[in-house]
Amino acid sequence: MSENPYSTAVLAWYEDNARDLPWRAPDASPWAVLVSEIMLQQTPVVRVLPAWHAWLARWPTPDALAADAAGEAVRMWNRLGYPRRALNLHACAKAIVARHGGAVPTAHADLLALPGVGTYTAAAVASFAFGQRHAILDTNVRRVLARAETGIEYPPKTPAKAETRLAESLLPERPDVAARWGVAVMELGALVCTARSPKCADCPILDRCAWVLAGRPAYDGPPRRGQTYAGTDRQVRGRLLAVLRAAPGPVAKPALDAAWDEAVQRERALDALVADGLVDPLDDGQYALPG
DNA sequence: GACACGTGGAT
DNA sequence: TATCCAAGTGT
Repeated sequence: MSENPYSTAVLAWYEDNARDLPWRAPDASPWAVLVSEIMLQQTPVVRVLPAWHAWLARWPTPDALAADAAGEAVRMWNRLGYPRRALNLHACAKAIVARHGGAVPTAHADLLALPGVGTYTAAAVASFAFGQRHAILDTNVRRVLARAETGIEYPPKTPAKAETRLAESLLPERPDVAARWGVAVMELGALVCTARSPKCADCPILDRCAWVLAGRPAYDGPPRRGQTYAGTDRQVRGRLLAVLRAAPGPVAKPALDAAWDEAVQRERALDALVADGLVDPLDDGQYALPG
């Protein structure tokens, strides 16, 4: 069963410490898993939980969502962030109905072809929903491998080929074990091997961690620049979309103008929202969430 | 490959 | 208060 130096310890740790997340329940549908993965992109679990429950209560299947307007998805998305994910999920539902008879596809390539589904999400759904053998390489796993294998505190900003090869080399042979391994390493990164203040005392592979064995050297790579948010187009887009979400129907231009003082930036943000399909300019000059 | 893309809790 | 960070993707 120990197919890589860590698997036995990590799998045993997961057995005892895994969070009881609803999308991990045995009866969670592939659609429920896909919805969770899209929502979890760059978004903490605690904020996804209520949104996920509400979403699936309203749209328990791809057919249900595909039958509704895209704007309803954007409205339901509320303040989860990166609202184009709501559009992506709606487009996923449409594509799943059109191309796959309403069932979430099982093939990695078919998953990858869905809007908003990239390398990570396709692997995650194939693995977690369908028990297939795929390398899972999200921010948690990258951090665990950077520390345990490479001996550095943080992985490079953009994933390197070497990281993918490493993750694949550690993959257990049996698909069911590989799937379990993937979620277990992710959970280890989320709960123990955290970005700040890792709980090394609780780590099941502490005695094999290259970073710990090297004396936990401080990160010395290039500064990982954090993005300021106040005053950016992103903030303006958020303000504008919040006005649209709060309104029961189409909104007149002055209502949007009130959301941001600086006209040039406001118009640029609005144009971008329209270009992204998040806002629909009506013939009468009003604006609405997309039909 | 760098950058844009939301939001809010923790430190 | 400012910065960091959270199951990434598309361009």
